[in-house]
Amino acid sequence: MAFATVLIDGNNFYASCEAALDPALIGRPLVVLSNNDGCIVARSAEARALGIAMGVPYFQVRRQLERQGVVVRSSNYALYADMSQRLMATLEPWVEELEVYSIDEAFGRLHRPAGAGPGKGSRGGDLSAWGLALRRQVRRHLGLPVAVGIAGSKTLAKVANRLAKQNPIQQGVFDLGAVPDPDPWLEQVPVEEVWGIGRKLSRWCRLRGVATARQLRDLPSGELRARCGVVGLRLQQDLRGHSCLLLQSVVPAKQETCVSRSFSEPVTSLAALREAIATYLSRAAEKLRRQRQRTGTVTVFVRSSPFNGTSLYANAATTTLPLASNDTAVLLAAALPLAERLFKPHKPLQKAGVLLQNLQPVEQLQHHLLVPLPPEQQQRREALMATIDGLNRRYGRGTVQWAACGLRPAWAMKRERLSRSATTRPADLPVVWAD
DNA sequence: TCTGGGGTCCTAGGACCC
DNA sequence: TCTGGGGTCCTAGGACCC
Repeated sequence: MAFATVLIDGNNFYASCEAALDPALIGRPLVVLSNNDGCIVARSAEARALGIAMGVPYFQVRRQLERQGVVVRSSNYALYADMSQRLMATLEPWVEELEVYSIDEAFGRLHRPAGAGPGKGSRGGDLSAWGLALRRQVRRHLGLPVAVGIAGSKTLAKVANRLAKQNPIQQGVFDLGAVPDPDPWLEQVPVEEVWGIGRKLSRWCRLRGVATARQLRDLPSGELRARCGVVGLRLQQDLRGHSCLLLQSVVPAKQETCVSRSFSEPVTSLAALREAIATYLSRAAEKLRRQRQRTGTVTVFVRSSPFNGTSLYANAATTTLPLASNDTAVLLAAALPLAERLFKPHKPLQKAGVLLQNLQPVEQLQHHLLVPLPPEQQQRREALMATIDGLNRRYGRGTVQWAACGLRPAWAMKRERLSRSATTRPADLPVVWAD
């Protein structure tokens, strides 16, 4: 029984989400910025055609974008996360198993029908028509363009997805498992675009004379093993069509949870740093409770700007809790002294964060000598947290918050070009018609 | 003036144990 | 002068992903 692996992802996802909720943007050059309106993290096809690069700092190209009439948006994660959920729900019935891999992409597994016949034709039934139908449905339901790559393994499905986007003739769908000979296609894919080959490894590949996905596939395994260990071997096997990276349709429990942000302006006082850490920590604790986990250690880290020429100050401090917890008050009591330890009066900070590690499921019994709270009180604490989370979910983040987080702090994230939360806030619902 | 955030996995090396 | 071998656990750091 033959299976195919498919990779479906949103084209220019953030930019496409913006356009889906604001049709006036369709066909216009559009870019989306990272937090604090820092860098360009998504571009519409039209913006890409203007030669606007990915990842450039906004302030460097701002004038140019104005001249070119490019629409600029701050990231609206509430919108993208909601559109992502709708996308995944739409994909679900189309495959036998679905792995949600990131906010804008998912792997799927499905049956590959038998090929048209024996002989040197295709190696299996062509799934392109299936891909085109899926693509139409997503477009109709969500107004989002997606690309569909189909092959015999995850790494090859990634390659196929690239080829689908790269060659307009494919109309956004490519089945690498149905072509008579994949080699000329793999030859088209530069080695740095192979999934798992990053900056360091692609430099090594190039020096070795390996320039394409096909050459990487055919490199002697021993060499790859020596340079990249088992990770490289698995990647190569996958590229050869021997599926090594399995589909993970069950979401594994998180091993760590982190909340960190750059400040909109340098933080130079301990009071401001404490507010920031309290804010990040209460978000992290909220995540923990949603994941039904507790944390065993709390780490706070800070860093000055790496860009202003002065020497970098970067530091971190960690506390191990006597008893794992997800109670914001308990975690605040652990984290705030760490912030104090890290603060240096003459080191303006550009970024800080909270990292929670040694996570355990709340169901897990805790073996401990110290019982900090009687069970009855413990239950009241848990009920309090659940109430706070419920209020913030229902009425919006920050409806109820700890005083330690501060009110309208100066360091808070800058998002000057935010679109409406058109799918998650009643007040922001788009109006389709009006009298 | 202005430069993102949140993860995972693997490996090497040190501490420690018998 | 000369000082084993094998195992586990933990951590830091590097590489990658979107």
